[in-house]
Amino acid sequence: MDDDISAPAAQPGETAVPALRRRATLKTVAHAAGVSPALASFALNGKPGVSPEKREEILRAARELGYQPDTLARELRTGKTAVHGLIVRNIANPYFNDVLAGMQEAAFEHDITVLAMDSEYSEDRERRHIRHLAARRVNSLAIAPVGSAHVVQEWLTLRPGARTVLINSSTHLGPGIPRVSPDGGRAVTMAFEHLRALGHQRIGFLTAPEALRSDEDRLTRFVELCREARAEPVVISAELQGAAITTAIVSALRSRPAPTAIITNSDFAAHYVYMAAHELELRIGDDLSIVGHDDLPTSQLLNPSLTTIAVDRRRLGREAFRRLFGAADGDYHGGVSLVARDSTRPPRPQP
Amino acid sequence: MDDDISAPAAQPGETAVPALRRRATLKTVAHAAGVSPALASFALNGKPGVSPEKREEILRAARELGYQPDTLARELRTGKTAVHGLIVRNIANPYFNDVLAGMQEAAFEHDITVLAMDSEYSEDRERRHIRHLAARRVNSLAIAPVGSAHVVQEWLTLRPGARTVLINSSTHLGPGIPRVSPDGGRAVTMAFEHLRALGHQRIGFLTAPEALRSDEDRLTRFVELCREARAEPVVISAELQGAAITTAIVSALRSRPAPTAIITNSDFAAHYVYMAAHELELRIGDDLSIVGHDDLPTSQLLNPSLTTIAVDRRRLGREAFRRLFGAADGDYHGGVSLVARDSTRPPRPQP
DNA sequence: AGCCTGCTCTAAATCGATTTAGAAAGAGTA
DNA sequence: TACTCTTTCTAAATCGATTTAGAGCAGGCT
Repeated sequence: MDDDISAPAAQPGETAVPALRRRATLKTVAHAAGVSPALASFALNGKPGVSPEKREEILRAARELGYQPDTLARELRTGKTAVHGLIVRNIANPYFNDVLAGMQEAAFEHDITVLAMDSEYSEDRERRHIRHLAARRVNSLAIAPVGSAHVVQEWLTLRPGARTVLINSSTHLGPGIPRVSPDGGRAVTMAFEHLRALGHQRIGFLTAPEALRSDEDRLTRFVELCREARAEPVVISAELQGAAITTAIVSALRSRPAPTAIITNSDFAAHYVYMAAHELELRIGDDLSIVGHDDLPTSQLLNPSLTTIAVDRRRLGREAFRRLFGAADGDYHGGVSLVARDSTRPPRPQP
Repeated sequence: MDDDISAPAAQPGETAVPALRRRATLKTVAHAAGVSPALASFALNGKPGVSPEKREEILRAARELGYQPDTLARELRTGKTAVHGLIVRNIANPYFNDVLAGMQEAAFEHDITVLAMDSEYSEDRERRHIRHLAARRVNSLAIAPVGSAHVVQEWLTLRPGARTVLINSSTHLGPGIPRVSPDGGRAVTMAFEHLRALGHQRIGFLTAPEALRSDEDRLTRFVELCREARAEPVVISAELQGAAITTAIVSALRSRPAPTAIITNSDFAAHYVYMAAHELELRIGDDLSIVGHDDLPTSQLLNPSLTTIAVDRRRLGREAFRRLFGAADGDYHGGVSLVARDSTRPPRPQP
């Protein structure tokens, strides 16, 4: 099996190719500059103890040979990786997309690679991703864990001392593990008060089933708000994927008395509520009010436009990065604001 | 040099900490099984030439110690990486999101990690990503290149022999570099014929400016179709990001005679046309017809719902993977189909 | 002279795996 | 007995970097 990529090894039938030299290594550079690899390493890493002439010479050689250090070898030796992991629950959700983009943006400035992975709401996949990262000696991980973050515990065992950040999770794992998320309590409160001000009495809250739930805090706050307002909390639990979610919403909307408004934890999930409403021929706004969360770009284009809680998602990504990088610590709770649009209106007078 | 690894070696000043053992290495395993590291390697990799007893012994030791091979070391030694790179033009576009998801899904089955990166329509970032990947010895890359894929040439030089796949690019780089994309010619034709059947005469086509354009083939086909239909092609070029795109669309819609319909290359871009139309107080459907491309989940929820070309994006991701993995070769042109909705209607009779 | 200090520089070890070359032991054959 | 094969195993080299320990030398000081 010939897979030595760097070897010139002109294939018999091949046309004359410009001799593709082997990739330059530190040894090559050192040799070209007439010094030892050790000195070359010092010079290239800006370490002291190298005479100006030699330093000059070495840098020149490196430039001429197009030397690029081998990341693998460096990481193996130093034990430090220039890679940050990011595991999200659903990469198809534009929310996480923007978080990734923000993180990538910040990482780029520091020449760090972000390894993005999708657990698709499965702890199993989460576990495999974590093992993968550990085997790669990644020692910084931002994760939006499924449920109550069991798998993160495994990660902490696998790579003790690794920097870890929880994204959009209500699980608290200790002071060393900061959490980055929008201010969930505020978000629920704003949504709730907005709906109450419009006159809604019976309000639903859409969330994941308990095992997969990662927004316990919001749910708690919601129930609390309902109690204060002497309203009955309608909790709709559904796997936030595929057909399950539509079915659950449809059945909640069919129950009597039906909620006149629903609060969701993402615009993405709100889309499903739209679909369910279409299915039942309910008019959104008039028959059923909906509040989303995230303010995705498409939300204002929906029919009707979606009332939602705006969040700076890229900022979340950047903040996650800063904590992994060691440029910040402690929790970060991003500010939120309500964007009132046409999906929320006063409820129709009940007969 | 103390290399008796199994010894807990309680440091003198250390408090009684639950002995955090070093991660098991091959050497540890070999030592525990009473064999050389070489034999342990053979056994663990299922190579022949190991007696059944020793093999059993080694596997048991590995299991008990929770041995996980170090990916970095393995990759350094063998020169083969279990990583596939993916560079997209805009990871915020749900389109690429799904491509990534599809690729990740397929990769997962083969225990391969996908390194996803976002070039944000910048060749500069593209170049940096490519160098990063090369430094990591990644030898499989799927890329949705910016413009005419100049940077991919550098990649091919940096890692000659690497498997490379172009995603959604009209550039042809040779037989060894397969392309994976929806059938662009068919897509444009379907959109065009749909609009013509409705009675549209003056049709616009939204595309990136020449330097960033990666859908030359579709544009060509569009111009061809116009010529055949004796209609004037209205080409709207704009950077497909931020404010630039809205401005360009607004000015195109203000020109006289204005196009009565616009074909876009993505639903994502169609969103911007919606915004521009709102700005000009044009009613989509009645005053301006729009055909998107991709059929994102939100497209049917827009106001009005978006007529678009449906594409199986996850499939594209899987096909890209298969080519990187060596399970398939040659170009793949995904099937497309028109989904007629409310954003396309007959043009209003011109006064 | 003798000794210490500081500056450059190099040899060699190291990270953790794979792989090559060959050693050791036993079986079969002439 | 001597020789050739097999089979099973190990020592050592290797991938490409970083890092430690220390060599060599010039200059300053007693």
